Amino acid sequence: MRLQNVTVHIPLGVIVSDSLPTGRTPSIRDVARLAGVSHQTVSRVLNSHPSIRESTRLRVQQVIDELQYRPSSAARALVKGQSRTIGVLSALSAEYGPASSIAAIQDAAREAGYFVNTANLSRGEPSSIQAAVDHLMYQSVEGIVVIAPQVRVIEAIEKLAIAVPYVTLQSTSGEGKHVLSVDQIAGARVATRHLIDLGHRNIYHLAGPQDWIEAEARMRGFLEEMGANDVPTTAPILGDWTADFGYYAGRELLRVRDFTAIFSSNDQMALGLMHAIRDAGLDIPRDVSIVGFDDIPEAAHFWPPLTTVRQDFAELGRRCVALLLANITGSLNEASSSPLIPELVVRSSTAAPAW
Amino acid sequence: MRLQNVTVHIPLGVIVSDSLPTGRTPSIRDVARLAGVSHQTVSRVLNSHPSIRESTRLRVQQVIDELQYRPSSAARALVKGQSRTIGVLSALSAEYGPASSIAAIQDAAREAGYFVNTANLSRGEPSSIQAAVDHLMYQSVEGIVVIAPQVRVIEAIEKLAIAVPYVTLQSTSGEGKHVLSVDQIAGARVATRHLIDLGHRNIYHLAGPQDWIEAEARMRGFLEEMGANDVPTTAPILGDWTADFGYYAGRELLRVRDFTAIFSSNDQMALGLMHAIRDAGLDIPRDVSIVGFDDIPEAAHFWPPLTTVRQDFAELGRRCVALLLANITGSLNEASSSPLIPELVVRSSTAAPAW
DNA sequence: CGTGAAAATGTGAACGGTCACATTGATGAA
DNA sequence: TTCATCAATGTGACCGTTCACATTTTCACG
Repeated sequence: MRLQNVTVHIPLGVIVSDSLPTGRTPSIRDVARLAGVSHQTVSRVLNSHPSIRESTRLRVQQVIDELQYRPSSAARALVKGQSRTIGVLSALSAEYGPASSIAAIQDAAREAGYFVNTANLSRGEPSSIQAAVDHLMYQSVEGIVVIAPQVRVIEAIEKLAIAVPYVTLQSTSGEGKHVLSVDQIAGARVATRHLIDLGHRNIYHLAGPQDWIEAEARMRGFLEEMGANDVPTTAPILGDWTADFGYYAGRELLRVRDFTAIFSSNDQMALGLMHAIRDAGLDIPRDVSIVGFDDIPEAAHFWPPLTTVRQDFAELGRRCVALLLANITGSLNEASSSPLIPELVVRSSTAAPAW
Repeated sequence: MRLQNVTVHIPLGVIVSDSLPTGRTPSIRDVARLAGVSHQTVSRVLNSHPSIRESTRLRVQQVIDELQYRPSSAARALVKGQSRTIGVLSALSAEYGPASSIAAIQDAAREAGYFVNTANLSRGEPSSIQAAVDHLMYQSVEGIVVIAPQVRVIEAIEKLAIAVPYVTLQSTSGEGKHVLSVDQIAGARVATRHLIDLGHRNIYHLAGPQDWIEAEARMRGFLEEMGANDVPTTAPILGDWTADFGYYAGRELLRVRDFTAIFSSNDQMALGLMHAIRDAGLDIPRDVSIVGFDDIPEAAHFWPPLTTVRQDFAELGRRCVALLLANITGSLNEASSSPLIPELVVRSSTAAPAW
């Protein structure tokens, strides 16, 4: 017994000094040699297999620490045939909403032991969608979160018949497999109803880009609520989500000035609107009431503080990951499919019309 | 010749029908068999090796398209010993500045054929830095961009003696290897100088969190410029970048009211500040002038439109990638090391003091 | 028409993990 | 005592690429 230990030990000494050529990162076999076990035992330690003697685990772990050994995720991915990576396809990723969701997605994914790879959809070129998806597929992601819910993108994705599960945002509560819903329609209806309740009858809607699903849903919610209350309305104006556009739209709108309230499809455009309205010498909310959508952190400090509809982007991101992972592992539980309901936050940009 | 073709063709037919068990994704050898070449030839086609006959390339490419074959990045990473992935370590990733930079980083990385993996630093717990770095290292990233330039984070990173190159942001133009500079000091000085030139002598500074390198640099720029013009000043207030804090700080500040101008370390806090000032019945810029920093897209539509210092976040992101890749490949050219100079954008939130 | 260099292609062994399947030694029931 | 069982560990193959090196084909030139 003792003799055996000695014979084992001497080769070990030799191995220590020359088994690790400088520069090469240690592999599982290097660890095995130094710990005097087989590579499989090391693998078992790494994966916390139950049948490992505590003393063995300790010895192996010590060598791992000494060598600063890290298992190669490439090798692991290769043999397991899975990358433990999910992809995020996003547009407008500098905006508060998407950015918050992406951050939450990353946190949730990391917690579940997944990596996140992101591809941006730069300036909706038609080929860019294909390129972005290719980029993600090339990394062999196991699933994709589409955070750029434009009709065009969704269609392209469906057409591509991607080999992996994906999750996207939708207004209506769809089939529930690919679709994560925030009830944008309900949010828009609450906002619109708020204006109607205050007594407004001439209400405009500044919508988002036509092919954004969220924009379309909010527009629909607006029209539905107006219809339900028998309030006539004009065609919504189609914007591009930016404050700049809101300002521009506001200036155009003010040339007619037959309205007492505007419901903007997001907070940034609402900000631009308010800018234009003030520029025209009008007062908010006395002359015009404004409602936004999203409740970005700055909205409470706009002038006046903006009445808006709050969305829980972080929760959305978390749910995206939950739903996607359920899709990936095949364990699709229904719990996560209840749509998120946005909530109206009343501040000072809305009031009863003065006339 | 003809005979040979026939004998080759028949096995091919057989192979087609049963060589691809349903469900398994095709490998390079599947492609090779179907194209009647060796796997190495397919590899050469994939890597556009020069010594490939055009007819061969075409044949192989056709099979690739038919099979929708995609090379496994895991296998490639394994054999090449590199992942073609860079990591991004970020805090506050929902903010406009970081988010824009991250988006630019992703675009630039993708263009260079790299993947991007992001890890968020949630709520500066001490262990969270280690965890985030571990997460990235586990994916064997080839380099890291640190977009959360807090002293604490940088120190932790340096202490970890990470095995890969990393790039971070710094105020001063440092050694140039790890460091990418935006001349925050110059930006802050320009902003401060603007206020001094207008005639202000009682200027406060609302700074960012103490351990943020950018916050410290802007504070330094402020103090330097004040000193250079012999304007006495009080200690800056330390904020947390949010509009909420700006509002809070504004209310506190107004209890003394011995100032005519405030330089805020970012636009969000400036927004909160303006909110508080207006709440107190004061006018901007008549009673108080405000300067921000960053020039977020909304700043032009604040009330009043905010005078601020513009940073080119996208360019910053691109440079991050360029510098990091130079570090990775070892081809460190000096071209990219010239610091970015932020630019003052004068709008309506600043004017000469009324008294 | 032979020759040799260059172009085009093929062969087998890595890379670093995990998997399926041994093998060993200890324990307890028959 | 003996054998089945189980815990603990070892062995060799394999995942899908690329690399180094070998081999074949092509083609210009003497």
